[in-house]
Amino acid sequence: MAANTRFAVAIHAAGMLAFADRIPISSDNIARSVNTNPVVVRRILALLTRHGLAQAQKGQGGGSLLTRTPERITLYDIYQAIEAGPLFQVPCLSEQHECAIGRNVGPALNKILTRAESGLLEQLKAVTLAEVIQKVEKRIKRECGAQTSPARRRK
Amino acid sequence: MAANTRFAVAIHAAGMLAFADRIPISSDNIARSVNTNPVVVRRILALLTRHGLAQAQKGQGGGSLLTRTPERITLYDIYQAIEAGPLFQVPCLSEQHECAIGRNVGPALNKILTRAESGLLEQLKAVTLAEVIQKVEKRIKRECGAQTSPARRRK
DNA sequence: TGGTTACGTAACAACAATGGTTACGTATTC
DNA sequence: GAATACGTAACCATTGTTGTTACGTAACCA
Repeated sequence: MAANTRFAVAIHAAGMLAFADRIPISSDNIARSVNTNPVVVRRILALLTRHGLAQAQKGQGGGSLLTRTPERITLYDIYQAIEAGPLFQVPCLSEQHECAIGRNVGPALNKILTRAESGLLEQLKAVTLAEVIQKVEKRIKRECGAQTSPARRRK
Repeated sequence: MAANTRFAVAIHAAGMLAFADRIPISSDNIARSVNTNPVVVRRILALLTRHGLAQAQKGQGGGSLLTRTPERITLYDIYQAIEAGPLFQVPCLSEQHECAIGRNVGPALNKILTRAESGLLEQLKAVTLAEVIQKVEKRIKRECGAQTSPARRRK
């Protein structure tokens, strides 16, 4: 692993919580599923908790729960909890910059890039956690089918 | 400066080339406008050149030119030239992973995240470089007006 | 021809973000 | 009281970005 996997891990974790449906899942459990370290998962779950998407219980049988039904959580909610700043940043120039273009590109670009980013956010708002786990469930069913019945596609 | 400013710098640079309209602009010139180092600009211009958006001329009076009119260059073209991989990455799990969810979340998420990213790309495709410099030009004109006439808004 | 300009890159330092790991205090359950 | 699990801090390794210096090469000009 190396890159921007935090968002994917967060969705994965939230998905598992949704799957479990009200029984707490430990960070250890999730970490094994994502194939990473429990602390990495806890760091991400802590963000979800801080943003009111999840809550944690300590002690034996403890773990994390979602605070809402997966139908009422969108990928946008998770994204906001995980990612801090704007996607793109405009280099900051003083307003007394000598170059007229340099002075004025910044604000104009900011507007444009913000709009572009909102294109992403709209897509994220359109997908609920419930839809994500539905897709995963379908995949699991297909996987089981593939094991018992003769392969249909793919070679 | 610190973060993801490469895309903004690339748009800024391409915008200046578009402004100049067929007369070459040096990396030094652009660097002064963006308030950064010429090498940083050359690195980014080299990417634009490699992707066929710009071309460079050495020697005195040299610099970079756009290869197309700004009406035929979108922010998507620039984005593709600058940013390499996908925005989000899904942690790679083996297909023999013990957890059924772990095995199947990856592919499902990949699809979903790719679609989300395409929301961003669509927005970028919708904006041409010509539109960007139009906005900047408007700002410059407004700036001049603000200097000569009494301030209207803002305090 | 020689000097100047400007690109294209390599090399290196500084810095931030991410991921992996160990460790520890605290709360909860049995 | 022992075991479990969270929430964090601390540290290291890795990676990506920015800023710089430096150097080879190409083009232009006098």
